[in-house]
Amino acid sequence: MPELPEVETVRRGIAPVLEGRRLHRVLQRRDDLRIPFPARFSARLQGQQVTAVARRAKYLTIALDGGETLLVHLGMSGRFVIQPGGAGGNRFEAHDHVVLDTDAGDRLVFNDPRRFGLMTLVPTSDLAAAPQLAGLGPEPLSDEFTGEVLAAALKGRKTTLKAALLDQKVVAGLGNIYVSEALHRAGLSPKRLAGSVGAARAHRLAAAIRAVLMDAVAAGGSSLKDYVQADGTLGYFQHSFRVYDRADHPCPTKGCGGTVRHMVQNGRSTYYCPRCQK
DNA sequence: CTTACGGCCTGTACGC
DNA sequence: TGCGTACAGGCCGTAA
Repeated sequence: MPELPEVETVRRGIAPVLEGRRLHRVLQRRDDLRIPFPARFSARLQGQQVTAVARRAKYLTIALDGGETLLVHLGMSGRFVIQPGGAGGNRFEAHDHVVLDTDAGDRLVFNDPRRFGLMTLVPTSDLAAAPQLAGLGPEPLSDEFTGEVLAAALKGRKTTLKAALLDQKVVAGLGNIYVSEALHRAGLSPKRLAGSVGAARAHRLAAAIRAVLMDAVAAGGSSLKDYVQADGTLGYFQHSFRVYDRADHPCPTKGCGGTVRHMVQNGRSTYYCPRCQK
């Protein structure tokens, strides 16, 4: 599920359950996800009060009053399920890996079949220096992300524009879906050399990235197979895809008349309109 | 430094 | 029905 809009949607869903609450009991049901859990993981969480639930790129950052921050990545298939009042008892589903019970009696279950996600603990004082966060590019919905900044990040790059936008050092939070969507909105070809994007195109592209992410966040993200929101409701941005997973459909650009095509770049699907994306 | 690729995992959809 | 294959929203280590 998770690109920036889906992670932001998860953040908004779990924040009311966690913020200000104390973690009354923490259950860790296996030794690792993509990486091992840190030493004494559940003990370090237990008894801590959650001071803030924030997001950086596709990471959730759950700050605790003892000075550590729980860093969570959802990988490809990670999700949080809220069980109000601890509904569920001692019964768990397959791939329920971590269980957080709050002092309000609510339960948050982290479930991740593919285990590409991760959970670790980092010092809150050096959060930005955490290895997972240190190299990330600008937040696309922040004021720091401008056409000038994007142009500078793309300058001199020899790879395709599609591959460059998937690089989290260029801009943080885009994934395979929203890169295709943003490039279509900007009228730029995914095959274009990243370094060929100058000031004017970078300005257009930055605006398109912001717009598609804001629209998707407003829709609660995209739900393909899984549901995204922790309360089980569905995001609906998938109904607004202009090109992603829409091969052979008419291009939605007004007056274009082209047809959406599928291709594979660096082993990943790209969808685009050869007619209006140059 | 940059870039491309394989691997990590499980679930699902599809063709035979 | 069963079985094999390909593919899926991400990221990292390695090699060139």
